[in-house]
Amino acid sequence: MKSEEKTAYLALNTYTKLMRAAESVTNRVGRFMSAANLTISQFGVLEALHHKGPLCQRDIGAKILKSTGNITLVIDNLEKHQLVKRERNVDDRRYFTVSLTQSGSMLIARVFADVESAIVAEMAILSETEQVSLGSLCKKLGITRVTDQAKT
Amino acid sequence: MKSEEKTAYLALNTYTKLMRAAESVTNRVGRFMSAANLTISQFGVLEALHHKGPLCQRDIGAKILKSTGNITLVIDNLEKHQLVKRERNVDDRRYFTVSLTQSGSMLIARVFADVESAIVAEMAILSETEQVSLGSLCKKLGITRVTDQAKT
DNA sequence: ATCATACATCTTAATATTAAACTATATAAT
DNA sequence: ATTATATAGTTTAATATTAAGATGTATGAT
Repeated sequence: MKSEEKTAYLALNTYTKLMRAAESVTNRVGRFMSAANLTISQFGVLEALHHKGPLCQRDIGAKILKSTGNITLVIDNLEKHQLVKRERNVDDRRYFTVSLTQSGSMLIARVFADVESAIVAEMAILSETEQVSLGSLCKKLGITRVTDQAKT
Repeated sequence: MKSEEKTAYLALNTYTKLMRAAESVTNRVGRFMSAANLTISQFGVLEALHHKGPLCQRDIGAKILKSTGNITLVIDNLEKHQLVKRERNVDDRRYFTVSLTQSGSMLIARVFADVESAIVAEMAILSETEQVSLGSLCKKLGITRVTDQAKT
């Protein structure tokens, strides 16, 4: 095998394993969200509000890396289930301030705890040293590259 | 900080980096699919047919880890664009054999080459040793666990 | 004050995704 | 042969996702 072929083979192989790991872990952790009838995005929104307090939709979108159109819909659905509420900002009427309702707050506290233990359980397959090593390798791949589209 | 807290902190941190790396790489590589007007799933189907030859829908679903209902739709859309064709199996009429059309075949050959170089470019951020290390750590997380649902 | 520009959100159209129910076909047990 | 069961694929309903365009609001330049 030529040297470029070996390079390509290793790269594809590593890529596949990375994707499978992410997918696999997401699936297992995601069950605790499904069990509470939450989608991953809904969980993401609730978790952002849980940890940062009330936010406008744009900030929520920036946090969970989704488009504003999508956030509108996800918040619509959370609002239907009375887990969050929208309040028009008085100073700047373009904004909505989105915040957790009491039942939303109680739900995310419980589900977040479950998800957190699921993540800890997943990672327990790796030693501390291995986790640190995985984290630093992933960090190199995760950084924003020149080729990335500008995010406002 | 107590020991369990440190464990949880490390686990959550590693999890986040893993997810961001996967998402980040997927986004950048995915641009070459978008450029050819293919979604990730459509690319997955075409790639499976490209490398394995004609397959029935169930096997395609197993390969790209999607539900049969989803495959029906993705193949519908690929068929509309005349990139694949369905043929009812004569021996067992429950099956369709899905295969690439000539234009589908030409398209996937070109796009796969682009995607492959994009992946190689992504991974070039890591040394060979680092890629091997990342691969083996990811492999541990990617394996099917007892908690996984049975996949027929 | 008026106008241009920027910004937050919403809407629409197209595609994806799953779960669950359903149809058609095949096979195994009796 | 009849019946039960398994399997491949489709359909439906609900949610997600983006891109692109529309609406309403704010702000800076003149």
